[in-house]
Order: sequence, then C-alpha cells, then structure tokens
Amino acid sequence: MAAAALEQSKETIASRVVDALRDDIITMALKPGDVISESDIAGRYGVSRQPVREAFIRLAQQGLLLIRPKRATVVKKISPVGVRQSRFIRESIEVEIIRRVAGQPSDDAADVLARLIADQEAASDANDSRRFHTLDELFHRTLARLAGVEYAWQLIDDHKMQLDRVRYLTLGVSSTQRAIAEHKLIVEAVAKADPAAAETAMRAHLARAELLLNQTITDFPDYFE
Amino acid sequence: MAAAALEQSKETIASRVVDALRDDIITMALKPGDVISESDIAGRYGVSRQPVREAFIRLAQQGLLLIRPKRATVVKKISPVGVRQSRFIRESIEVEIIRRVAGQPSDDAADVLARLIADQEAASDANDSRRFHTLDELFHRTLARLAGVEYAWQLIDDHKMQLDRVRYLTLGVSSTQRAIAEHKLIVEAVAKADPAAAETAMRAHLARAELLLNQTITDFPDYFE
DNA sequence: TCCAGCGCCCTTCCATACAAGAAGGGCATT
DNA sequence: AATGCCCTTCTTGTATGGAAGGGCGCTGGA
Repeated sequence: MAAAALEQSKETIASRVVDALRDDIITMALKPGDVISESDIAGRYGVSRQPVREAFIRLAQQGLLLIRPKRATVVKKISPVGVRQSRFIRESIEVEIIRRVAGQPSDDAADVLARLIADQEAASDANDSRRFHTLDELFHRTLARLAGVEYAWQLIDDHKMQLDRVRYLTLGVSSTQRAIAEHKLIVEAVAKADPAAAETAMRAHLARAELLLNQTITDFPDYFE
Repeated sequence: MAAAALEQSKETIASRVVDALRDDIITMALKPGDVISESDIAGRYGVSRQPVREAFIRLAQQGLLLIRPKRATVVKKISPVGVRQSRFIRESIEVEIIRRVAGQPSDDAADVLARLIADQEAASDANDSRRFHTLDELFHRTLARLAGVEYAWQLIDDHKMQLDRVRYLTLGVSSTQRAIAEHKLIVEAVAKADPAAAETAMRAHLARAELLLNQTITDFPDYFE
C-alpha cells in the first residue's frame, strides 16, 4: 500500500486522513479483514494519533471500519446481507425517482440523458472502465436531480460504498455494452412518458448487481463475512 | 437543561455523551441554533474534552450538530428541504416494503400487526402519546422485518431524527385516532394480499407528515433554516 | 503431554497541554 | 465622529503521556 504523503491542500489533518483511508479501502489497497491501528496509520502518514483516531470514528460510522474497543480496528468485511439491503434501498428510491421523472418529464430531460449515454459509449469504446463507472454514476445522479431529490442521491452514495468495493474487484468484467443498452431503454421510457415501462427497465438494470455480488462472493470468499 | 450525571452503565464515556446529547437535541432541551462548546459540555458532565469532541463528530455526521472549525459548534437548525427529502426516502422504502408484505404475506403477519394496533388503541385511550409514538415506530419497523429488510429500517431511523424533532414539538397535537385508522387500512390490505391498496394506504398515511411539517414551520420559525 | 496461571505487549480510551485561527471590543489615529 | 488596528479571549485542532483492558505465549506443575 502506497504510503503517499497526504495532499496538503485540504482543511484539517483528520479530514485528509479520512479521504486517504476511504480511498484505500474502496480501491482494496486496504483489504477487508486487514487490521490497522491508530499508531500504525499515524506513523505511516507522519501525524499524531489523535486525527487518525477521529478519522477511524468517521469511517466506522460509515460502515467501512469496525472498532473493537481495547482490541483493534479492522477493515470491515463486506456483508452480503448488508449489500443486498443496500440494493433494496437503492432500488426503492430509484424506482420512485424514475416514476417521477417519467411521469412529469421536463423538456430537456431526454436530451440531457441521451448526451450522457453518448459519453458512456465513447468511454466504452475506449475501454476506459474507470471513466465509464463515473459516467454511470452520473447518469443515476442526474435522474435524481431531474426528480428534484438530489439530496437523496447522497444517501444512496453513502450506502453504495459497500457495493463499490465489490465493483472494484470486478472492474473490466462487467459488460458496459449491456449497461448502455439498459440505460437506453430507461431513457426511451422517459421520452415516452411511460412510468410503468421506466420502472420495469430500472428494476431490470439494477437487478444485475445481484449477479455481480454472487459472482464476487465465489471469487473472493475471504472478503465477505 | 438538566445537568444530570451520565448513566454509569454504558460502555465508553464518549458513547454515553452521544446518547445524552442526542436525547437532549431530539427532546428540544438543546434547541436548534443553540451554541455549545466542547469544554462547556465537558464541564457539565465532569469529563474531559476528548470524549465530548468525539461525540460531537458522531452527532455532526448524523446531521444533528454543525461543527464550524475554530469558531463554535451549534445545534443544527431543521432544514425543511432535508426533512422533505427524508420523507421522500422513507416513502420510497416503505412503499416497497408494504408491497412485498402484501404481495407475499406470511401466515401470522396480519395477526402480529393487529396486536400492535390493539396496543396503540390502549395507549391512545390512556392519552400516553409518548408510548403511542413508540408503538407507531414499532409498527413500521415490524413491517420492515416482515419484508426481510429490517436493516433498511435502521437507515430510515437515522434520517428520521430530523422529523422526530418536529414531531416532539407537536406532541399531543397529532391525532392518534386517525393514525390508528390508517394503520388498520394498511393491515386490511395486507390481509387481503392486495399490494396496490396497501401502497395507496401507506402513501396516504405518510403524507400526513407533510402537514405536520408545514404547521410546525409556522409555529416555530426560529428552529428552521 | 496437557493444562492452568501469570505476565508481557498490544490495542483503544481518556486526560492534559499546547497551537492556531476567528471574533469582538477597546484604543489610537485620522 | 469615524475608522482601522491590535489585543484579549473565546473556539476547535493537534500532540503526547498514561490508564484500562484484552490476547497470547511462556512457564511451571501434574
């Protein structure tokens, strides 16, 4: 794991440590089950234990770390049950969002979404799966904005980190072509102002995460509870 | 505000402070906009600044406090937009839950729910609005359990704190009779295994929170952004 | 060979001291 | 009288030392 010096630009040391650790966890530089300690991380980044401790608290609340008092702090293993329930939450909210958007589509909704899909195709052609992932996220976030509940997306974002770890393990595996086709189906339904079709398309799209999860559990059993 | 000594039973000092402060905030002993400081609370409870500081961090992440670096820490005012979006999230999830429960009702589902409603009627007759509120929460939580997504309720619970502050301001005002009637409608739909009717009933039930919010904003404008 | 007890080492937790920034009031200058 | 500067006094942020407790291995006995 890269003991890179923290970027000196941010506000407090504690928040820099939070960002650095979260990135390490999501990118699997810190693996589920890894044991870390305050003094360990403190020494690695050349800061005192106090800001590291506060970073641990924040990340523990986000479900990425597990602080076992007087014992140790470990990178939380991924809970299949938790991931499935996160997916349930996401599906509930995104279905409600797509119903709203398709029910009362704004004038430029379809245009904006179509443009995003075009970008995704470009990223797919360039085999840039990292960028594709970013655009995929932006697509869903844009839907939330169009429904007037962008704040709700922040919630999904928080609880999506678990699934993001799974996704990172399978970067390049997932079929971008298929995801794009599904996005197109969703946008078509929005253009036709057909909420029922939009809901069906969205559920089908999100259902693929279940397959991804099952595949990953068999590939990396040690990372799961 | 009562400077009661923290209950000595819990785990760490920090977690005790968290519980005490959260309770003070939700019950409006600490009002939105109130300025507090680490040393202030530390002196009040007879502990050092450190655990108080960690409690502040946790509560800030839950959206109850706002830490303004080097300046002060204030009890967050209630954001109407935030409350509405929390309600959107809750409605999305609870609708999905009730659809599941009504779609594939377990044998004893209706029985369990009917028993809860009976308790609510007892609490209502006794004018025990505090207990009624607890039972109301248990009703919804039970639905989540029946749908197999109890974890999802924890999420709602976190984001419900804002609305709980609103609710506390209007304790006794809300019509318990009406809420009970709505609960009965929901259970009837579940008993009939009619997801569409259950969804309609649930949406109607949750829609009342909007009225509560608007009423409270006009009654206590200082507590809102 | 097995097992119980003890002690070392590691962890997180708490207390205290110091540093750095922000804000407001008083004072001097214009 | 008005305005700009400084200084005092808050606040939160960071560093460090010790306290409390759990885990694990060694050691002594049976």
